[in-house]
Amino acid sequence: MAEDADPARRSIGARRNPDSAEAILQAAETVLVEAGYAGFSIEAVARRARAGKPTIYRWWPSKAALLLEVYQRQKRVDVPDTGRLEEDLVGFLKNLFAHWRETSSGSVFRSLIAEAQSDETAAAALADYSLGRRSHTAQIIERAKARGEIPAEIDSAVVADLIASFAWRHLLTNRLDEDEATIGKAVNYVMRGIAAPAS
Amino acid sequence: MAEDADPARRSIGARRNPDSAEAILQAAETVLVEAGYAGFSIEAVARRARAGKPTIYRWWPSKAALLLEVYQRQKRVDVPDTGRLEEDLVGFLKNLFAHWRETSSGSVFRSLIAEAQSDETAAAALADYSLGRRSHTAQIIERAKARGEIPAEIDSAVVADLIASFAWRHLLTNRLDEDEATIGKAVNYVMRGIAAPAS
Amino acid sequence: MAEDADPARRSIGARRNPDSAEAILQAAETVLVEAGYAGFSIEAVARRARAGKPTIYRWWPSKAALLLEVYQRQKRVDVPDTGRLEEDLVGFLKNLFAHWRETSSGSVFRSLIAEAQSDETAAAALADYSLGRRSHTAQIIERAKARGEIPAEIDSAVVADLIASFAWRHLLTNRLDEDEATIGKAVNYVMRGIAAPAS
Amino acid sequence: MAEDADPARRSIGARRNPDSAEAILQAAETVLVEAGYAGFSIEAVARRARAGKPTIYRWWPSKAALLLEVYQRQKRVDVPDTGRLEEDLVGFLKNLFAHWRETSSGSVFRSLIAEAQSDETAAAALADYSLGRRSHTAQIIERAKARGEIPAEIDSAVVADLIASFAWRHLLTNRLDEDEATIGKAVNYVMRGIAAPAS
DNA sequence: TCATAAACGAGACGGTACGTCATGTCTTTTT
DNA sequence: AAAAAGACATGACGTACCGTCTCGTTTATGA
Repeated sequence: MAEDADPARRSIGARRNPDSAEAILQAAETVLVEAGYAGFSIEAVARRARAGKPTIYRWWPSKAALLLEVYQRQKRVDVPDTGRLEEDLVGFLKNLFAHWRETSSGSVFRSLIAEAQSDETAAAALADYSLGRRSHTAQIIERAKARGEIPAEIDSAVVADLIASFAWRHLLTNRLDEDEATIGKAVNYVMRGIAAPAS
Repeated sequence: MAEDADPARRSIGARRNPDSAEAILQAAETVLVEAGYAGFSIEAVARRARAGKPTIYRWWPSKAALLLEVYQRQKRVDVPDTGRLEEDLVGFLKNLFAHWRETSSGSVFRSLIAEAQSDETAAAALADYSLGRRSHTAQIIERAKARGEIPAEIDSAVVADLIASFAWRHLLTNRLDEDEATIGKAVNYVMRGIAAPAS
Repeated sequence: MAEDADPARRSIGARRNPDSAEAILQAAETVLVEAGYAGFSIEAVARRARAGKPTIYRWWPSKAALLLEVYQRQKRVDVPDTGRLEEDLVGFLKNLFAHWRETSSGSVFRSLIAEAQSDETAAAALADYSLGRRSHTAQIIERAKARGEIPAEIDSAVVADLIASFAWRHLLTNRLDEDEATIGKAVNYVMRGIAAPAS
Repeated sequence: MAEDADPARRSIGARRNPDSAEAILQAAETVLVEAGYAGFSIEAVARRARAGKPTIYRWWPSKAALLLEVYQRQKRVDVPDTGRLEEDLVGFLKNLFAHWRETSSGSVFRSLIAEAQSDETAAAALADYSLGRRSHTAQIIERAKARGEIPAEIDSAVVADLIASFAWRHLLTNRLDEDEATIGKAVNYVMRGIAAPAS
C-alpha cells in the first residue's frame, strides 16, 4: 500500500501538486483502514503521506472535508434495475453492505458520520451529500412509480429515508454482515406492510 | 445547573462518594449541552465538577462509560399504548424526537453513537443497550400481534430495527424537528406497505 | 526481602503497632534499594508494607522523617582507634565507604541529602544529625590532641568537616569504589599539608 | 522578572526559536529562585515562560538537562591568581560562596545535585561537568607546582577534590555564610597539615 | 529573461487533552 | 484509640495532536 511514489516530492510551482493531493488522499484512506477513526489524525495522514501539515490544511480545511473527499473518490455502489422495485431495493442494500464491508468505504463513511456529530461543517457537508444520495436512491422508487408498481402519491423521499436509515444503523453498529434474509424482510415490510390483510 | 453544592467536597471514607458521582454525571451532562461533543473531555468534566480526573477514571474507565451512564440516568421516553399499533409507533417516535430535542438526551445519545465509532468498548456498550431498547420497542409490536393486528410471523426485531434506524438517522442528521406528517408517512409505509394494491 | 510476615496484619488496638512500624521501615529500605530515590514514594512504601498511607503519615510527618529513621536504624560504622590519627581517619573513611557501598545505607543517606534540598524539615533533621556525627568524628581528632599528635589549637570541627565533605561528595557522585590510595592521599594532605617544606 | 517580551511568541519556522529557549531558561531560573527545587516542575516553567510543555521536552529531555543548561549559562566565578596558592584557594572559595549565595547559582546547583540522586542522566551530566570544573580548579594547584610552592608529586586532582567537597557540603547544608575564618582554617589545614611538627 | 508568486516538505510553536501517578487529607470499619 | 483500607481533590508527569507559523526550495508565470 505504498503511497510514496517519489521519495522526495516537491513543489511543482505555484499551483497544486496533484501528486501530493493524491498521496494525501491515499494516506488518509490507509490510515483510516489501518488505525480506524480513533487513529485518524491530520498528523498521522501527513506522516504517512510524507506531506507537510499545512499542505493538508491548505486544501482541506477540516478533517471532515478530507474524509468527504476520500469517500467521494471511491467507486459508487451499483443501483440495480431489475424492473421490480423490491428486488432493486434488496439488491441495492446487499451491494451497499458488501461495498462498505469489503472496501474501505465503510470505515470512511462511519468516520464521516462520527465527525459530523462534533463538527458543524462536517454535518453540513454530510447533509449535502446525503441529499444527493437520497434523490439518487429515490430514482429507483420513481422508476417504480413510472411503471405503476407503486402509487404516485408515495413520498419517495421518505421511502429512501427508511432504506438509508436501515443501512446507516447497520453500518454504525457493526452489523454489515447481517443475514440476507433480514434485509429481505425489512424491504418486504416496507413494500407490503406489516398489517394483517383486512379479511 | 450548579454542580458545587459544597465548595469543598471531600472523601467520605473508603467508599465511593455519591456526591462526587452525582456532581460528575451532572457536569458531564452540562458540558455536553453547553459545548457539544467536541468540547466533551474528561478534563472539562473534571473541571466543571470540581472533581479529580482520577476519580472519574476510577469509576468510568472511558468516555463511553460516562456517556452511557449519563444517558441511562435520564427519564425514559413514554411508550404509548393506544390499542392501535400505528398510533403507538407514531406516538413513540414523536415522543422520542421531542425527548431528544427538548432534553439533553439527544446530545448525549448522539455523542455516544459517535464515540462508539472510535471506541470498541463504547460500541459494545451501545450494542448491549440497543439490544435492550430494541426488545423493549418490539413489545409494542408483540402486543399488536397478540391483538391480531399483525400476523404472528412478522419479525418484530426487524420492524423495531426499521423504526429505531429512522429515529437514529434523524438524530444524527439534525432532523429531529421533522414534520410530523413525515413520521406519519414513514410509519404508514411500514404498516401498509408502499406497493400498489393488487388490482 | 519479604516484609509481610503476616499477610493480614491488623490493628492491635489503641496503640502503635510495632509490627506495622517495622514493616514500614523495612519496606522503605527495600523500596529505596530496589527502585532508588526516584521510586521512593510514600505510596510505594505503603503498598510494599501493606499499610495504609495515613498510618505512615501519622508516625512520620514527611518523607525525610522516614528516611532519617531508616538511616538511623542501621548499624553504625566502626571508628577505629589505632593510636595513630592518620590510620584512624583512613580506616574510618574506608569503613564508611564500604558500609555505604555494601549496605543500603548509602542509598538511604543519598536520598536523605537529596530530600533535604527541597524539604526544609529534612534539612533541619539532617543538620541535627550531621552535628551529632561531626562531634563524633571530632572525637577521633580530640584523642589525637590528647596524645599530643596534633596541636591543641587545631579546630577539630573543621577537620571533621573536611573529612565528612570528602565522604559526602564521593557518595553523591557515585565514587564510593574510589581507589584506596586516593583516600590515603586525601588524609595525608590534611595531615601533613601539601606545601613544600620550608627549606 | 518579566519573561514575556513579546506577548505572543510564535514559531519562526522549522527551527529552534531562540526567544523561546531564552524565555524558558529565564523562567526556569526564576521558578527555582522563587519556589525552590520543590516547586521546580516542567509544568511551572512552561507556565511562567508562556511556553508549551512539548517545547521544553523537545529541547531538554529531562529536568536535569534544563537545570544543567541554566547553571552553565551563568557567569563563572573568578579564580584569583595572587601568586600564593593559599590566597588563591581562600579567594576562590570566598568568591564561590559569594557567587552561590548572591546569585541564583547556588539554588540551581543544589537542585542539580539533588536531581542527580534520582536521575541517571543528571548524574552523568553532573559528573562530566564536575570533571571539567575539577581540572579547572586543579590548574590553580598546577601553577603553584610550577612556582615550586608545592612538590610536583602532589596529586592536584585529590587536592581539588578536597576543596570542591568542602564547598559542596557547605552548599548542601546551607552554610554558605560560613565565617571567613573557617574557610581560612580549612585551606590552611590542607596547605600546612594538622600534624604537630616533629620537634 | 528574470523577478515574483505560490506551493511544497519540514518541523517548531503555544496549547489542550490524554491517562497515570503521587500527595496529603479524610471517613468508615475493625480490633 | 489506632490501624487497615481506600476514596478524595489536586496537580505534575510525559505524550499526542491541534492548527498556525516561518523557513528554504522549487517551478510556472508574467512583466
